[in-house]
Amino acid sequence: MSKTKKTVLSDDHATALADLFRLLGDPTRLRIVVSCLRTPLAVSDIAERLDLSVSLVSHHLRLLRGARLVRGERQGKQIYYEADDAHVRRMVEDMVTHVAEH
Amino acid sequence: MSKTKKTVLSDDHATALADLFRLLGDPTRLRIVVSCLRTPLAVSDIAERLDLSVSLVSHHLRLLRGARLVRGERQGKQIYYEADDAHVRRMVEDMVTHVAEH
DNA sequence: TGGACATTTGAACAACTGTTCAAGTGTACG
DNA sequence: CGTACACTTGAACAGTTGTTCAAATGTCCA
Repeated sequence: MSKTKKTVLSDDHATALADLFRLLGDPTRLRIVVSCLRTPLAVSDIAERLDLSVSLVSHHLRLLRGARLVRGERQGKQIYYEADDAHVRRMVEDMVTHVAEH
Repeated sequence: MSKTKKTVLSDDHATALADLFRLLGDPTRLRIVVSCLRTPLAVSDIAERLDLSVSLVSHHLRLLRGARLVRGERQGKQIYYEADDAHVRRMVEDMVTHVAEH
């Protein structure tokens, strides 16, 4: 443990963190994440809610899945997506409410 | 106040928030922000610390300034940059430590 | 099986972004 | 003044990214 919090980023951590930020840095993708933050939602539901093509939503979900920001679970014909863990959920919610307050 | 926290993003808020995320979504830019998170740093100092050209750092700082993520103050020939407010500082620090713990 | 529904995938395209290099401002000091 | 230092700016380029469309995969049920 260092006595002074240095907040220095290793290159690896910098790129890892930047990857996260970049994924949330697209309005469409961000809205997709937020839309399934509290309740699991099927792909077509997300598409309808946000007025996007199913294909586009799926493309974005693949990226979000790759970064473990969301997780999908098949239920019959549909696949329900939700924020991957409590941490992601809180992290995004914090940022959202922060901007909302501003 | 709504009884149930809906966490629904208006389009405006979505784009505003996404803009923030996107700016932090580049490794170089993220390292620049982090480097002047606690202590004001001159452009050339940042460049040297991170092994980047002064020009590149300046370009990134312009974007960060535009989003009020950092603020610069002239002191003689040099301009010292630092995170714009306590909120930005805490927000970025939270994310950094979060990824560091993972 | 066959057809309807839900989602994924790949190719293709325009639009955007990070970086470099050279030239431009601004400030201090002899 | 003129030179040196600190920073900014603009043009240009390669590489990346979001979106669309059409075709493919997967799942259920009559």
